[in-house]
Amino acid sequence: MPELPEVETVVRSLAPYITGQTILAAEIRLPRIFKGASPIGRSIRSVSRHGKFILLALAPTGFLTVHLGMTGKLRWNAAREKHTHAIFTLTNGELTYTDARTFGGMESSEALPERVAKLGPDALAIPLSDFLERLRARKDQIKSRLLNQLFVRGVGNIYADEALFRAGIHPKSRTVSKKRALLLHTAMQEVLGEAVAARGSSISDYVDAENQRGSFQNQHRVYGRTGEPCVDCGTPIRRIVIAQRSSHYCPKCQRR
DNA sequence: ATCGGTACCTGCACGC
DNA sequence: TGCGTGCAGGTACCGA
Repeated sequence: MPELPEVETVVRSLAPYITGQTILAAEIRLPRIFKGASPIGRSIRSVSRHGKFILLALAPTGFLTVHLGMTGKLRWNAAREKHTHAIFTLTNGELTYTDARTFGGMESSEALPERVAKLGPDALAIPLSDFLERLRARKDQIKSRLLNQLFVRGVGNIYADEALFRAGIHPKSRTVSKKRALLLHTAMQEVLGEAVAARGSSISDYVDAENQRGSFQNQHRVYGRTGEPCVDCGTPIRRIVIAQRSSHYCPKCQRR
């Protein structure tokens, strides 16, 4: 479910509710989604996003690192549901974690986990020069590269397809001209920025901390539009599989 | 050391 | 009505 724009929206909608509050109790109903020591007694110093990870910085020390996987929801004062796996009682309300597929989870630790700390630069912040350099350093299919969080962090399946369409790049391309690389950097940051402004894409599960859906799914140009006409040329959008994920593209606008 | 493939899990839409 | 199949915003881990 959640890529950079969705995670950013959760962080922004959650922060005002929980910043400064103390964790008074923690009920972990499904133990395998929680790793590390109990955060009870710590207070929440800040809420931020690191790629697709949500970081709750704790006081006096430590982090609660949350990943939403495909269907995770981190909500404020939400009703308990079938797949609500963790409930944190804070000073002034409840923080709940609900996740049907349990691909997500959370980890409490003193330092930021290494697997999170080592991710590439944030997709919204990476400067052009860094992007071009990192693009040149790899030679897998460009779609796979965008999905690789060690390359840049934050891009997932929807926004990879949307950025490649806007840049006119075939998802299987392994090398990209300088001109296309520049376009891709711009396209990636523009589409992510527009999606943040629209509070993310809600296809089935995604909601923010206040249980509100996003609206960017109404602005997708290729993702989920297999067989529908390209918005630029009318050619039917094609679906292929890359890295075991669906890829949607226009065969006329995105040549190899 | 990069890669490409597989595993992890539940729910839903679809065809028969 | 039920059953089998394929698909879904993601990451971790394996062997080549």
